[in-house]
Amino acid sequence: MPPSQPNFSTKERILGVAETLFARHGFAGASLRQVTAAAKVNLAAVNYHFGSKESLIEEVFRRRLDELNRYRLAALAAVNANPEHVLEDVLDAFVRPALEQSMDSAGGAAFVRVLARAYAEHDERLRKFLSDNYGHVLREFATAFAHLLPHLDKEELYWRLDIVAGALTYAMADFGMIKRRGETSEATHRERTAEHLIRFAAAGLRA
Amino acid sequence: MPPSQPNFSTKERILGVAETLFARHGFAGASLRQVTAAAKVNLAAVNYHFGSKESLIEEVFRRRLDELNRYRLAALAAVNANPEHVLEDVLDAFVRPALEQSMDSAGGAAFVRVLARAYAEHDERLRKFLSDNYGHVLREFATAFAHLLPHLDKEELYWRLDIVAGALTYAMADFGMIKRRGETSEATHRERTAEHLIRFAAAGLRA
DNA sequence: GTCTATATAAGGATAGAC
DNA sequence: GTCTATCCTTATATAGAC
Repeated sequence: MPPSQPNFSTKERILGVAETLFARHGFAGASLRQVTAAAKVNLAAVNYHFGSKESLIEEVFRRRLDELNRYRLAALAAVNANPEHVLEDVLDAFVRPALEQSMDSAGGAAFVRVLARAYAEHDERLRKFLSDNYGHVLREFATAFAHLLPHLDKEELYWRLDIVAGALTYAMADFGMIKRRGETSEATHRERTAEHLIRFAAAGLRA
Repeated sequence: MPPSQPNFSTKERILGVAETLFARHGFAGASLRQVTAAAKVNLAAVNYHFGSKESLIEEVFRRRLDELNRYRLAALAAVNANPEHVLEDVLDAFVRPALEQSMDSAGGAAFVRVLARAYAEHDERLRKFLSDNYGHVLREFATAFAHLLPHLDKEELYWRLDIVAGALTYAMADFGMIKRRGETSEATHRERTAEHLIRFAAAGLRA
């Protein structure tokens, strides 16, 4: 731990700034020069610590997704343990961890927008990286949804889940940029948002 | 017209190729060199015909959005003329023209993906361009939705519409890349897709 | 309108001193 | 680990011949 509070390690500062700039300008749109300038580190630091821009991007994802998916899987396990769980519970296990992360830290809000970009960009390498490292999470959720929506055939289910995941991610990303009213606390606000999104998604899946 | 385009003007070829590459790699990710190489025209042609990359991007939007929004407004006017219209009718006026355009031409499918990128990218200049030129269309739709959803206050309504528009655009973009089953005709396929999306969105809006 | 050639800037990445 | 300096590539844009 550094002696004075604001002094994060160079590596951490780069990751934080990269997250913000990738959210704002995209992966191709944000340059390493912008990143290092904003992080107040030397240009060469990125290559020293990460090797390449590509690896830096992956590290930005890894830093948050490891934690996010751990929470998501834990929440899903808890839901599955309850034999009377319903669709809304599974959606809750998907949405709530993301909302919590996005509101707990300043960077969390930026990261959800980065995640939304990853959905929109159909970049091959990025999708492969995410699928290789975190595909099992989505598959576990898909299984849970399949049990609750037996009237949908496999193709239809996957198509809808893709839309729902995209819509939820888009919504959460957009949401992070909306200022809440002063009177409601963050926790209350998050609660109401989660409810809205879950009802919205459940209605779409059941339709 | 067959897919081979022997005698398209240079300008048209650039627009078509740019649309495809912007869909695939994003606005920052696709370079003018890639565009001109794929269009088999000289690098200088872009600046001659469009002046700058920025203007080329705007032209890519203009070429399709003028037509798309004309159809959307016409469809909405027809819906409004029917005093017994329901939520699904308004959604239909929004979704169907986009689906038709995306299936009528090869470029149309790419354009819907370009549109989805514009939603995901929160680029200031691009949003301003779209808002300045096509904002009135979304406002007319918002008015129509407001009449049908009187239980939602203004803030809540706008938030939901934003999500719905984003989700629908994302879905249509993704959808253009899914191969349909051989046995169903394009028209049938489009019909079923429109129904799904509309029910999905209506359920989310009413929830 | 289309070409070649080039100006000028910005990009990612590395070498080597400290 | 961090710096300066630099290489090499790619980028957008323009000038001027044809």
